[in-house]
Amino acid sequence: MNDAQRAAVEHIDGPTLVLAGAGSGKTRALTHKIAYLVSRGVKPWRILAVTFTNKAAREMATRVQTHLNIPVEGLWIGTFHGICVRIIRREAERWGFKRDFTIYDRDDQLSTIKKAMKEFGIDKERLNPAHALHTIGRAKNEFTSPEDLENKLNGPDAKLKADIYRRYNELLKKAGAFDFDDLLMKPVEKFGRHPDILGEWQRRFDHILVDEYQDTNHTQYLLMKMLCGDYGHVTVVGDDDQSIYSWRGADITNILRFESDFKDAKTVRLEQNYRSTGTILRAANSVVAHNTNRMSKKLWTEIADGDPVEILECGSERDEAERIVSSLKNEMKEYGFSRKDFAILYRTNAQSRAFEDVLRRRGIPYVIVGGLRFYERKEIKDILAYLRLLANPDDEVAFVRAITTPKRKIGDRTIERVSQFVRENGITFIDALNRAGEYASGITATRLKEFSGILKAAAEKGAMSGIDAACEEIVEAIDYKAYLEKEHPENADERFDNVRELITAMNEYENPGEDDGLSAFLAEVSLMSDVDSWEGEVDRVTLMTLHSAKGLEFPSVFIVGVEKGLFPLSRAFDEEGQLEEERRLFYVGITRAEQRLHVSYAASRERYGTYSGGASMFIKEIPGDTCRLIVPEVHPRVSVTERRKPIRRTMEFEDYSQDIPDSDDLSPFSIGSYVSHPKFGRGEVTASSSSGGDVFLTIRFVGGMKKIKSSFVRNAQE
DNA sequence: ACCAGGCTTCTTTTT
DNA sequence: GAAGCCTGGT
Repeated sequence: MNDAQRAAVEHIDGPTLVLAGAGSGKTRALTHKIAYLVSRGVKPWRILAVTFTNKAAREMATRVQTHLNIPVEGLWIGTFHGICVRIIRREAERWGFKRDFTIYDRDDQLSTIKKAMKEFGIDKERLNPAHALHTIGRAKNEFTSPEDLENKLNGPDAKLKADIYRRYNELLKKAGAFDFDDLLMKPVEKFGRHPDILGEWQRRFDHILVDEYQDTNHTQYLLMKMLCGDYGHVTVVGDDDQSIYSWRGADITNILRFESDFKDAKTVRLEQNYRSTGTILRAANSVVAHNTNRMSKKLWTEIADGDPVEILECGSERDEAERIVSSLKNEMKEYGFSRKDFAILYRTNAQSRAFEDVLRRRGIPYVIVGGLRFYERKEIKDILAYLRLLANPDDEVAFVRAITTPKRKIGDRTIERVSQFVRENGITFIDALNRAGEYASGITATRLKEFSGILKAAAEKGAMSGIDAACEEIVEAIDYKAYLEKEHPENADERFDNVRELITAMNEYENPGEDDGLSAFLAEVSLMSDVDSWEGEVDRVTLMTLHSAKGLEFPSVFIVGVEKGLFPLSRAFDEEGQLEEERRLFYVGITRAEQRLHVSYAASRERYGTYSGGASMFIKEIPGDTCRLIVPEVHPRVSVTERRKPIRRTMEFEDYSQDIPDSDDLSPFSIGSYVSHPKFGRGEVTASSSSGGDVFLTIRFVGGMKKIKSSFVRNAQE
């Protein structure tokens, strides 16, 4: 360890802020610190370590163990959400929650909010449910109650939104469900109301460590502060330049004001990078230097310069995929890289498609991380609905899904009647099904009882032979295989394989003991992210979003689709600060690369039925002396056949020709060219950007760097 | 209760 | 452009 790392590790008597640049060994420092604490006599179960993903948690636990060379029992390590689930389970009784609560994912949330809106008679023309959900989620991340939200918004819809928020919460409560944000918010709320219980937890932890602190939201911040109490034995590690989750409530001010928040905080900067070549690091530093809102920090490395960043101009999305796969294959030969050494990173999940096609056609094994998560697949959610209902018979969303999948001739009216019966009698959905005779007649009652029979049989199976047996029972009873073949003949087999995989996962699931197996399994599965199950050791090319790539590193990285409109996304220009966040995301991507970095863009890309493309403004922020532009011999633009294909109507034809972007229209002054200015003299263009229709150039004059409107300078010869 | 076909929404990123 | 949602017909 270097001096700075050592300082961060050994400061254990007060708050520590570790400002850790990309690749500066922060995970290493954190792991060492935990080990150090244990070696100094701190009991492992009195240490709480918060990581950003479950995978990181697992890795850290393993590394601490290897480091100490003894088993470390009882360490509290996990994501904020995971830790909160544990806390809620333990305090369920005293806080008035049921232990077998359900965790609602986005789909479940959406159907709940739609129900709430329907009750208020608001149609979705007036208020988009997704937007309402966003507002509520945001509020919960900022620890804002419906009442506070109403005051805060004070627009025409303030009352309406607050009402929906309130009702939405009631519906969750009735269903015995928490959404992701509740997992964080409820503990903070309850701790605030029960100082005695909070005291117990404060005394429980001697030291708290938080990784990726720049991406914590206000509610997480409050929780952390509460648990620290007055002792302030806390270590936070983060990098303001890598804050990329503001859209999900991450509050960068948490890290910016740590020093004023915690008295006598010791700040340690880790600025030596052990990951990337000098050139890549220089490119990264220059790019992020375009941001104004940041703490001062300058990364350096002892690693040699290495190869220039390759900037690849491509014709179309397809062309981009082809070229990149070719250059990837080429690099395997030339540098001796294997498949697992490569990552293809993109801004949006939809971009994976073209690469998938090409990789598959050329027979190169790959893995896509993200996009549709395993547990979000329809077939998995269908089966899980039954299990959720068993674990928590108040879960309305699960009830509706289970009873309608597969179709069993029970319609909306009947479902509404069951719900009403549940409400009126304060009973569970399962109880209501068993008493079907009291509100439904004849054939309908028989059908309802049939459904409840399936659940009962599964519950008995589960009690006897485990959750996987219960699951199997359900799949058989509803003849899910037949259902898949009928509904999805094109990929029924694949889907059924997923169901089998689910059963296997249940079979392998080891119940940590204190919890009921089924609800513990369901909770874990809900909090699982896609990187969690990504195995970097398998020899495959990895494809993922830039967001998912945070914290990872690869010998060779391709950042693709660095185009106008796509990265930065055009909507980043709408809101203050969003552009800088996109730039940080680019910075995160660049700093994933150890040896080779490639950045590519297409001159024209079909998106959303229309066309966009051309080099992103970010391309010009990569200094000329760190990169090499690779333009295809035959300028690709768009070939004739490609132009024809999407055209159906004459109208579109006319529009289309105008849509072809000029890939180098940002400025007549290219990076690296020389210009002269009447006052500052001759200088080299190092970057250009545009805002408000004007093009600004960053120019290196003899006297220093200046940012100047392009109309004030003229071309100069070298 | 279910289906077909038209219409709108969508792609930002995720625990 | 595709997927999902809604509507009106059966």
